[in-house]
Amino acid sequence: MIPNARRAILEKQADVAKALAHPLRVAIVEFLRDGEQCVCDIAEHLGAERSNVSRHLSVMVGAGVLGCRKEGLKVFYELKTPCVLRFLGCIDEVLREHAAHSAAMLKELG
Amino acid sequence: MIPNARRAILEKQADVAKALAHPLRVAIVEFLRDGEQCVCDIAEHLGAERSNVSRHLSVMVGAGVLGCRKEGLKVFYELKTPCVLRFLGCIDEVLREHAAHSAAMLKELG
DNA sequence: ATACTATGTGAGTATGTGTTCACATACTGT
DNA sequence: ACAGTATGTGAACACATACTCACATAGTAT
Repeated sequence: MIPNARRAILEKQADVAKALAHPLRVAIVEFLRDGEQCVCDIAEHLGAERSNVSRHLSVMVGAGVLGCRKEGLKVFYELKTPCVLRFLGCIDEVLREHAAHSAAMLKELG
Repeated sequence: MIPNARRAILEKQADVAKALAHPLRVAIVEFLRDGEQCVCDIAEHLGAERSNVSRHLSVMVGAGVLGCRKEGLKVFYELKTPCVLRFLGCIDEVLREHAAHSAAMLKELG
C-alpha cells in the first residue's frame, strides 16, 4: 500500500510525463532546444492552430517543463531546465532498444 | 512544417512518455527498480485491482518500457532498459526545479 | 476429472484530453 | 480614437483513457 504523501508525488511525476505525452508537445520541446520562441513561430513551425499550440504550451508550463516571458505583443516560451532534453534522450534510448529487439525477433523468424 | 516520417517518430516518442504518464505506472516502474515482479505482487504493493494493473502493464510493454516472462501461472514484468530509471530521475529534477521556483516566489512576496 | 490460482480481456461507464471556432484581452502603431 | 496583431480562453464536440465487473484462459495441484 502506498502512503498518501507518496501518492501526491506520484501524481506530480505523472504530470511531468504527461507534459511530454503528445506528439506536438515533443516537437515543441525539440524546437525550443536552441532557445526561446514565440507562440506564432512555434505554431508556424508545427503547422498547427495557434490556439491549440497555446493550450499545449500552458500544459507544459503547468507541469514545470517550460517557462515564459512577455515582450510587447509576443510571449516567448523556453525550456526551464536542460534536463528536459535528457528526458527526450531517454525516450529515444527506449525506442532504439525496442527497435533493436523487434529486429532481432524478425531475424529469429528467418 | 513537419515531414511525415518525423511525425511517425514523434508519435512513438509521445507513446513512451505516455507510458509513464499515470501515477500507477510511475509507481510500477519504481517498484521494478530492484528487479522483476509478478502481477499479483505488483497489484498488492499498489493496493490496486489486478485487472487494472494488468492493463497498465501491457501499455508499458507496448511502448517498449517493460518486458515480461512467463513462469508457470505467474507472469513476471521487468524494466527493459535502465534508462527508464534515468527517465524518472529527469522528472524529479523538473519537479525540484519547479518547487525551488515556487519557493523563491513565496519568499519574494515576503 | 475437479478445484484453485494468476492473468488477461470484452463490455459498459465515467472521466479526461485534443481540437476547433468564436470571441475577449492586451499591446502596437497611426 | 482606430485598426491591426499576438495570445489566451469558453463552449462544444469527438475521441481516448481509466476503472470496474464479469468472464475466459491457462496453468497447477489433488
